[in-house]
Amino acid sequence: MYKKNASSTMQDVAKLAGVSMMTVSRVLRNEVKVKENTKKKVMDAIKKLEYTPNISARSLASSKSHLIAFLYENPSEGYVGQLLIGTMKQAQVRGYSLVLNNLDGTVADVSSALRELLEASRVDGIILTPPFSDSEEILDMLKGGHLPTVRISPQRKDYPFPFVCMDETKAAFDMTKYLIDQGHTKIGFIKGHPDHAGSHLRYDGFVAALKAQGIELPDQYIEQGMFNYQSGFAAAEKLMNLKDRPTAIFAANDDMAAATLSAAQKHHLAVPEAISVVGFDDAPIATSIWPRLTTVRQPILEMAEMATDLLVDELMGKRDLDKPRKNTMDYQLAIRDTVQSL
Amino acid sequence: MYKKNASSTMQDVAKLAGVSMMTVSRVLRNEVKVKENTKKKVMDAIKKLEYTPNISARSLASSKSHLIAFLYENPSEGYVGQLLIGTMKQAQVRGYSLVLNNLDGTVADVSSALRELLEASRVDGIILTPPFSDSEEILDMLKGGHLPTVRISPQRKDYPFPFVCMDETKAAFDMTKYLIDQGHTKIGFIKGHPDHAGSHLRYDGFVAALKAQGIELPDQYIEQGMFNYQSGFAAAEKLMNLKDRPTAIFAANDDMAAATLSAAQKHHLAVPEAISVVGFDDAPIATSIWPRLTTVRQPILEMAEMATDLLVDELMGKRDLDKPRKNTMDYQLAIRDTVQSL
DNA sequence: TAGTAGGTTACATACGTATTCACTGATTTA
DNA sequence: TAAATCAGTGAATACGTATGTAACCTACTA
Repeated sequence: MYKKNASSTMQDVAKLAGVSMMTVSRVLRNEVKVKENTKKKVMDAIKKLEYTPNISARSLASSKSHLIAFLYENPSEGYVGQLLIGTMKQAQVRGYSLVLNNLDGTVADVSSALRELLEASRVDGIILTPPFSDSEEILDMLKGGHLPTVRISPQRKDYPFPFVCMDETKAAFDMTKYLIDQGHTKIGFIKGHPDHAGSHLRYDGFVAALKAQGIELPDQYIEQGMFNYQSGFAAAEKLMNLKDRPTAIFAANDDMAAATLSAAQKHHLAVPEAISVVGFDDAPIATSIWPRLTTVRQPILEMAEMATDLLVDELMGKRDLDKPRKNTMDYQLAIRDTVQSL
Repeated sequence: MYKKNASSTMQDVAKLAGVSMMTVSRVLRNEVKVKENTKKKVMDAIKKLEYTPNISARSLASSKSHLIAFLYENPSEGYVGQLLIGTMKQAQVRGYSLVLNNLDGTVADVSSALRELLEASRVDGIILTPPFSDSEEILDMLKGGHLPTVRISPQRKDYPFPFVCMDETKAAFDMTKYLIDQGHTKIGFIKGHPDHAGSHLRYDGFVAALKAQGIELPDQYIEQGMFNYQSGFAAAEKLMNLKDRPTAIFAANDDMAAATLSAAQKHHLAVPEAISVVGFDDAPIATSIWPRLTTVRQPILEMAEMATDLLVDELMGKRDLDKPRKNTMDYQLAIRDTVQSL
């Protein structure tokens, strides 16, 4: 049976240990030197009293909330979900909590909505996920302030905020090259949400790879998607209804690739025998579906972790000069079961 | 450009409005009567100073954190995701924030892990989701304490905590009856995770419906799943490999039903022509896949909302006697495209 | 006119921690 | 040997809000 302890305070610990509150405080954050002997006495007292620091008091005194705002748009996307998991975990490790801010389409005025959220929750820092990583509206608003911010997968690198990203164009190039190497020349592409920088980067890589091999790309092989299942399904159907149907489809993310698999089923097209499909992200769905999706593995969890570290370092004034403030992570191709050699 | 205001305090507001802090405080929480005129002066001062209350100070003074712990096990499940969205939204409306606690399999000792979490974050109340809604370990621990708790979809109703649930047995009964009415008599069932009360309730409803119609249920028509995609896929394959294959499969949740669709595809079984499939929950995936899944619609968002309201009411001492502390919500069958009449 | 009840406001203190400043004794430096 | 540095510690105060207690005012009653 659990009883919220009649909360002993730092005062009590100090008294029991026979030292001052100052010393207790120092032991807790072990920043400055404290004699081993004293330290032990304090630790014992803490254990005996089951003392746990009062977060509110700590926040008030230090004027730090130990809260990080996590801005995202669409929680149902596998990508954002993974990002969230990684960030949450690392934030906890570093002693911070997350405030989740969903700024989706229902919000008319993004910047004023953000302003309200920030004022209400008094966060110490912000993590921006796509598409907000590149939202001029938000970036400009944040630029003049003194609220530490880090961005995940931004395209524009002319803002002063540190970031973590991946060479998405090169990854898309490599994946396209892989399809070509397997003998595909008729390759359809389902673009991502136009607000997301990644959509354009991935498309650019795709186009570049085709051009490098001298392969032509008919307009009707390009369909617009929105990064979600529904739009991917619709786009895939259009490609499949083409008279000169592509032999492979490159969807700009895994959710749309999964939808493409469903569409193939509806059209009685076996994957990969009748049509090959590849995605991007290596979100959980990639290995949940059948057949398992060939895709670009983004180290999403690691990116989230690093972004969190970057931010917390900045918050703690440990702007380590060894750690670059702009990081580009490695990717790899996850070759699985949805591509057929021709 | 956003600048964190050099934070004006209640003191400043009081001075500008020519009243005492006490009055400002009262205006803010408008519990007690304040003269209209005075109120207006205060509001004007607040607006002019862009005053926002300091949460830390408020928490410290009132010894309330305005935090609710949301305990869950598997965030990837569509069901929990929806629950989270609903809870988060309503918590925000009521002026509370959520602390997300994932107590998954990686934690050896659930109750001590919970104890630590509670001590560390000092939450005001707890929301329990399945399977924790029925965890004796957790319930017993909480029972003796004075930490308000509400449960979502519990089975055991002999604990003193208010809850929100649905008649899952009856819903499963109805869905099974529907399949029978469509002419199915050979119906396979994929059970859910045994730790979740819902698994058993749903199974019971299924069995009861068959028995009511005098339909026999061979042992090999029952497969154990774990509520996730992978387990659902494996279970579905076993059913499909049966010599006397069922004509319909009832999966205990939508994730497993979606997996069943994939498995059907792998086995070249058209849905619903060759085999019918139904799920339970009406999670987002139900309408994301093709064909759209026939399933039991649980009002997940509403349940989350109500649970949050129940908890907050208790926290604010508004234990409204009109509002029952035990709520059973309505469900309905979402008849879509995965069932064929025989 | 005095008394009274009820509505409205002011003062002062508590909440638990972080932190500035000052102090001691010990060790090193010139 | 005197001065300077330094590790280790303590006392006191600030942080911004909530709230108990007491005082105040208004209007109404007797």
